[in-house]
Amino acid sequence: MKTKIRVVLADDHPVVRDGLAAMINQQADMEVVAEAGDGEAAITLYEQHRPDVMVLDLRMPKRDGVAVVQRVLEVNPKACILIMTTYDGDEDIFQCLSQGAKGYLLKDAPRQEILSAIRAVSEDRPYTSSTVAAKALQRMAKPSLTQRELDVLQLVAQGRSNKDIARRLSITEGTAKTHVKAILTKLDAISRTEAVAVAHRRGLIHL
Amino acid sequence: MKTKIRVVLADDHPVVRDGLAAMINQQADMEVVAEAGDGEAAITLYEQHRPDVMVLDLRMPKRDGVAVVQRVLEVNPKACILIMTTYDGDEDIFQCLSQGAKGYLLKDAPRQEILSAIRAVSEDRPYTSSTVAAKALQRMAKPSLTQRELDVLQLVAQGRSNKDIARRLSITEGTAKTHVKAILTKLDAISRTEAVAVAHRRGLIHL
DNA sequence: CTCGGCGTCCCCCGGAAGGTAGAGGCCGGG
DNA sequence: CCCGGCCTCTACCTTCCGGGGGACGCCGAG
Repeated sequence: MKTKIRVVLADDHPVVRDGLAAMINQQADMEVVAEAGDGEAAITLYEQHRPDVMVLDLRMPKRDGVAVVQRVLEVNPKACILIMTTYDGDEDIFQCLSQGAKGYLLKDAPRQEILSAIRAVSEDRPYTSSTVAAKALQRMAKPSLTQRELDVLQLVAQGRSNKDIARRLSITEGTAKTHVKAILTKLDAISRTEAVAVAHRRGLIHL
Repeated sequence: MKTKIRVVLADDHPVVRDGLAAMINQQADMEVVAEAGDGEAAITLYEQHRPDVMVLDLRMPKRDGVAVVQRVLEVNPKACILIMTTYDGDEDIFQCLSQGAKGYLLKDAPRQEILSAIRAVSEDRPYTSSTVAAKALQRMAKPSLTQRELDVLQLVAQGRSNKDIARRLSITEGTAKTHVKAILTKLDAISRTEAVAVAHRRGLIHL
C-alpha cells in the first residue's frame, strides 16, 4: 500500500475537528497529522507538517480562510487546499478558488462526498460540489462590485446614512450617493435596505 | 457502574454528528443511541428511544430547534434537551430556554464543556454557558418587539417599502409607518437599514 | 495613443422615509 | 371595572433617498 494521505485540519469548532478526524482516521488511506483552531495556527501547522491536503474552514478567528489560502500558496504554490464551509452563496468561496484552492465543500455534505473530495484534492484533481459549481456560473453573469463600492456597501449595511458614509470615507455626500446608486443598479435593488439583503444573500458582506 | 446516559443527537451536518458521537462514545458514562439529520427525524427518534438527553441544533431543515423543543416537551415534559448552535445573540435561544430546554451551548465550546453540559442536563440540572447567561441578562433590559412588529421587521429586512409592507399585511401605509417607527425606537436605530442590522445581530430575524 | 473603467464631483426633482402628535377599538390583568 | 398595552388609523412637515442626467482626471489594456 502507498503511504497515507496526510491531512491537516483547520476549523474553529472542536466538534467539527473531531468529526472530521474520526471520519478520516477511520479510512485506511488517510490520516490526520495536525489540527488547528484558528487561521494563524493553520498556517504554522501547514509549514511544520507540509501535509498532502489541508482542509480549511472559511470562517475562523485571527485569520479567515481567504488569508490562509493566500499565505499557504505563497509558501507552497502546489499546496492542495480543500475549503469547507457552512454557507453557500458566499463570495469568499470564489476568492479562494480563484486564488488556487483546489476544492470546495459544504459542511452539510455527506461523509462519502467529503472523503472523495479529500482524495481528489490529494491527487491534485480539483473538486467542486455541484451546487457550488452552479452558483459559480450564476455569478459569472452578474456584475461585480468595485472595491470602493464594497467599502460603501459595508457602511450601508451598518445602517449609515449617505452623509455619514461620506464623512467616514472622506468623500462628498454626492459621491457617496453615486456609489450607492451604482450598488443598487448592480445588485438590482430598489432601496438600500434591499441591497443589503441581496448582498448578504450573495455573501458580499458579513454582518 | 450506573447505566450509561443515553443520548440522541440532532444536527444537519454529518460531520458535527460524527464529532459529537465520537466524543460521547469515548466516555465511559454515556452513549449515542440515535442520530437525526433534521427536525422531524429528531422528534421521531426521541419518541422511539426516549433518551436521557437530547442534543439539538437550532438550525435544521424541516423543523427548527424551537419547534422540536416544543413538540418534544409536549410529549414528555421532563425531557432533558441541550441546545447547541453556532450563533450567539440569537433570539431563538431564549425562546427555547423559556420553553423548557435545560441547557444551551455554542458549537465552538471546548470538548470538556460539551461533555459536562451533557452530564449536567442528564441530571436535570440546567446548564448555560456563561457567555449566553450574560446575553440573557442584557436582553432582559431591552424592550421586546410585539408579534406585529416582528412581522413588519421581517418585511423591512427584505427591503420592502412601507407601501409594499402595508399591502402585504393588509393595513394602511400609515400603520406600517407606525410599526416601523416603534421598531426604530425599540431597537434604538436611526434608519430602517440600521434597524435590520441591529435585529440581525440580536437574532430577531434570519436572513 | 485611445478607449474604457473607476473614483470623484455636480445638478435637479419627485417620492419615500422618519419625526411629531394625536385618537379609537379591543383585550387581558389588576 | 378601569387601566394599559397593542393594533389600527390620521395629518403635517422635514429630511433623506433614489433616478436621471453630465463632467473631470487617472490609469491600465489594447
